[in-house]
Amino acid sequence: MIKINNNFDLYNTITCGQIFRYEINNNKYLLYLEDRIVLIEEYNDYLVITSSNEDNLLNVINYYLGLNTDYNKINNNLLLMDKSLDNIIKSSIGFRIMNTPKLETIVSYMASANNTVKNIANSINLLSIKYGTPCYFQDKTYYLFPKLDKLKELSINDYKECKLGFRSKYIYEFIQNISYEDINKIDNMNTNDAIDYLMSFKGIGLKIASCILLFGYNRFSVFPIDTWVKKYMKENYNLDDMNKIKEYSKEHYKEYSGIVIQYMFNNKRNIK
DNA sequence: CGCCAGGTGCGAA
DNA sequence: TTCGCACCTGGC
Repeated sequence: MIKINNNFDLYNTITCGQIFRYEINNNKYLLYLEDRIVLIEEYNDYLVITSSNEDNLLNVINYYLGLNTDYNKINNNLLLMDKSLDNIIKSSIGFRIMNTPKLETIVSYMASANNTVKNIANSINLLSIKYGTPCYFQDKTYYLFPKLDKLKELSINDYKECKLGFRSKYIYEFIQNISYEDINKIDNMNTNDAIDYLMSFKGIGLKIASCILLFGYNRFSVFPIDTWVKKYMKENYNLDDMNKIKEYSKEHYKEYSGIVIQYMFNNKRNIK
C-alpha cells in the first residue's frame, strides 16, 4: 500500500499515451512492467498494490510511476519562465512522467511512426502474446513484453504478422544490431548524444527519439513534437515552423520541455 | 468503396 | 537545405 503524495492522478498518468499496454476495470489498473504484472487499486489517498512479484515492490512502483519527482518545484519553475502556462499546469495537476521499460519503450515508439495509438497497442500486444514471457497472476496467464534474445529470433515477416507494416524492417534491423549493454549505455550519454545515437537507427527520427528519452530515460528536456503539439503551438502562439517551435520551447521551458508537452497534450485531451 | 490519421526515409530540386 | 511523396493498418 502506498500513501499518495499530493494529488497524484493515476488515471491521467496511465492513459495519456506514455504506455500502450494496460487494462482498466472498475477502478483497477492492470499494468505490465518489465518483470511483473502489477494491479493497482485506488482508495482515497492510497494505492493498494498487488503483484506477481513482490520483490522490492514499493520502490519499483514509485520509480515506474515517477512518484519520486518533485512536481511542485517543477511547476513553480515553469511558471517563472512562462506565466501563460498557468492554465495547462492547473489542468494537469497530478500527472507524472513514468519510467517505462527501455526495450519495450523503444520498440513501441518505433511502432508509433505514422501510426495510431490503437494500432500501436494492438501490435505490441500481438508481439507480447506471441513471443513474450508468460507471467502467472491471480489464476491467469499474462504475457510480458519479449526479452531481447527472443526478439532476435524473429524475421521481418514475423513483425509484419504483428501488423507493424513498413516499420517491420526498421524494428528488425534495430533488434539485430542492439544489445542490453547498448540500451543501458544511453543512460550515461548527454541528451544530445543520446538523440544522435537513437537517430542513427533507421525508423527513429527526432520525435521518436525524444519520446524514448522522455519516457524510458526520464530526460525532461526533450520536446517530442507530434501533430497535437503542432496544433497547440499554432493555436496558442501562432507558430507553425518546426524550428520556431523548437526555439520557443528551448527558450521558455528549458529542462522541463518534455513535461510541458505532456501538459499541452492533457489539456487538448481534456477539452475534447 | 474512398478517405483519413500518423513520423520517417529518400530522392529531387 | 528544404520539399514532396511513399509507406501500412484500421476506422469511418
